[in-house]
Amino acid sequence: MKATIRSVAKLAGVAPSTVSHYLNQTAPLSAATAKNVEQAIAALNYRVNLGARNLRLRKTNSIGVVIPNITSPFFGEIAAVMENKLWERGFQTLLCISERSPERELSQVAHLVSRQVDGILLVYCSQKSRVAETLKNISVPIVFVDRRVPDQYSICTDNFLGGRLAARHLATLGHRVIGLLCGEPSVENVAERIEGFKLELQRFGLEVPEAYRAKGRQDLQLGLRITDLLQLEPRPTAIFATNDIVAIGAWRKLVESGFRIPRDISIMGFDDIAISRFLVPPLTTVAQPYREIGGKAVEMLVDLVQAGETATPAEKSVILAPTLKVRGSTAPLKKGGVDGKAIDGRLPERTKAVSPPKSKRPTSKGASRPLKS
Amino acid sequence: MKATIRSVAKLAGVAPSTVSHYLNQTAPLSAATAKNVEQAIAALNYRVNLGARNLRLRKTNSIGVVIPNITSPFFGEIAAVMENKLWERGFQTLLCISERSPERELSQVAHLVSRQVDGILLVYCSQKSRVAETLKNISVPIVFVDRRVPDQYSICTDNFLGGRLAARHLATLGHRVIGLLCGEPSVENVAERIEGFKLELQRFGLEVPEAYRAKGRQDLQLGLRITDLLQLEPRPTAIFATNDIVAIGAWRKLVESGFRIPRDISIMGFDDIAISRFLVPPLTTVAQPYREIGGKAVEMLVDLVQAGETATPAEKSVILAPTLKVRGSTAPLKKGGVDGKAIDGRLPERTKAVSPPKSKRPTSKGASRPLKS
DNA sequence: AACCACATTGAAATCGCTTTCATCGTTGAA
DNA sequence: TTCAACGATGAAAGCGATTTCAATGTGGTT
Repeated sequence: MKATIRSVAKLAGVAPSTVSHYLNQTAPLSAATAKNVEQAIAALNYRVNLGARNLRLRKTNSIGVVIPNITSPFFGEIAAVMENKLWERGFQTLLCISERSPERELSQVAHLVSRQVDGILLVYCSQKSRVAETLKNISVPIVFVDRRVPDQYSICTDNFLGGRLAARHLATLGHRVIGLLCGEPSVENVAERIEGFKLELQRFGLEVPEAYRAKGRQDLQLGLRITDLLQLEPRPTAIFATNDIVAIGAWRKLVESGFRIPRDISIMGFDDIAISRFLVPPLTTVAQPYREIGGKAVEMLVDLVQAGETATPAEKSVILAPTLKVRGSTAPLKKGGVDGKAIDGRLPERTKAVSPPKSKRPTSKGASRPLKS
Repeated sequence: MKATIRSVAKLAGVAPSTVSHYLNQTAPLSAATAKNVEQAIAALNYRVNLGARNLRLRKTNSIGVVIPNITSPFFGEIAAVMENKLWERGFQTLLCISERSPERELSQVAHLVSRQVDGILLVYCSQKSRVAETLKNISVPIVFVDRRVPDQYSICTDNFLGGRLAARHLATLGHRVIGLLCGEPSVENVAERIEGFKLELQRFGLEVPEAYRAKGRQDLQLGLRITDLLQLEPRPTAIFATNDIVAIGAWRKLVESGFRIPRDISIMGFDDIAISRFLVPPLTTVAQPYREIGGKAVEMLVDLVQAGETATPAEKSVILAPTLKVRGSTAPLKKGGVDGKAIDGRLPERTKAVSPPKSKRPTSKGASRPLKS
């Protein structure tokens, strides 16, 4: 039978309240009793029952974390940062993986509330509207992570800016025919990256025709779809993938097909996950401020929890700027291409696969010619 | 103010116990009262306070998971599998990341016990002895994951066998001069892989001299240390890294230095993490049965929790067999080398870096010549 | 009419802890 | 000597649930 505060008290010959006072230093004890209690605790190997304490205190010192998954490097990193920060601040992390299932996510949030968590860190996968609606009558403070939610506590990278940085980089290098590997646009973050990318491209008088975009769930598999883009005429000289994982998937096909990066084709990603630096050449990418995202989210939430009703911070929705990491996988376009006609149209020498551009040329004259300046 | 069972009872005009009966279907209610209660619950948006229930029931339906980190693909995968399985089984996961700190690990376990978790899944980073000792007087069921602990509930890959598989593969391909990139041997899993590797190699009359081993913490950085091995004479024709991450780190240096894999050098890893399949060529590796490890661990623990004192399963320590995944990064030795002399000693053509073998030849004559058959 | 069985409902104890506030010496000052 | 002040301790209430068991009402039997 587990030791309780009562059993300790009995052994020490004092009242339970005295033991409690000893534990919490909430009243001065004579040296003698203190010693007695101490010994009794040691003898029984007593540990306070936090469940009971929490019930009494109406505070659990625990925070629920709901996240689509933790195996993807990006989310994994975020989750790790948050757990660490929470532990430092004295909070226990209740981890919930939604596996991108809105139903599951919702029931997890409900469950966490039932468990009386002091707050919730949520990387939602549902539609924004739905989340907002169901969370309306929840009394627990919530901070949205990696999601932009106006008027709510939220913290997120400026994906739009990230998209622009990518576009500017590629355009500045002289690329005119650019392919896109993008996640589902229903994911807001992806949509914003694309949006930013397109917008900045326009400034250079460029665009990415529909045919030059491969869409799908953001994972390694999606990267493989790059083969579709490679068959296009003119062939893209640069690829922007909406995250690094996708870029790495594409990388594989590229190298297998005999392309040399960046000589034959430039490629860049988004996120800056750990392995990206370790590719050869290392992957150019738009880096998200992982630590800041996770760290700030926790701080925000903890402040919220500790503030109680009082003192609401000024800015609720924080947006962090990403940074461009120029590395080896992108290079200036060889012998400046003009007029939307790709030079160097031939496949690179050691090419194996990638069926050679069949006679079916795209009808659109100059599919990606510069827009009206 | 949050709704309690009492407030619901009052609104419904019944006693709290009746509401409880309604919630838990522990007594039959007349249709009328049931409806009343139901409406009151809906009206107040009442959700049971699991903290209070748990206190009363002396069961929290929560499991503590302590793991060195979740950002490494291997642990991340395991953690994800466990969380999923636990959620399915109705348990909340309390995640604790020890960050490879034994102190932290211990205090986390203690904390979890204080929180009255029903059980603990532990991937310990302390020394085995120390863990065993401090956990001796803990009353909560524990299952050790990815660690072999005789006489305790534990589940682990057969690392020794894994090492042997790797050695046999490389030896069979004809490699005679083999380099090792190994994690710290103080980590038992690593030690066992090495042990198995050495043993199997001996069967082929081979050995790996001390100079051909680079040691360090198992991460991307360690892989870079392969440069040390490349300067050896004779140069190794194959590399075994004790996990995939390390192999990938080495991969980078290798390719940067102009080596072609597997033409110029073979390399293999351990774990079979997701990206390994996506390298070009894909990485040969010894695959750990992730899902089985995580899944079985959860099942074992849940059984333990639910069995209570009764019925202890026969086998406490489960060992799972890894499988060899032969992929593209290993190949037969070109023109069989004999006598411990590496043929093809020259650097591959397009070599850039890797300072050429300076005149200082290793004194040991035939450092890795075949052992007595 | 008296009695009993059965179906509902609720009073009260309890889980393990915190916290208020009263109590009970002691002690120093008047 | 008396009293106020103080330091140390403990009795009891309460956090929000569950669960036992008694109480109540109903209807069917004899």
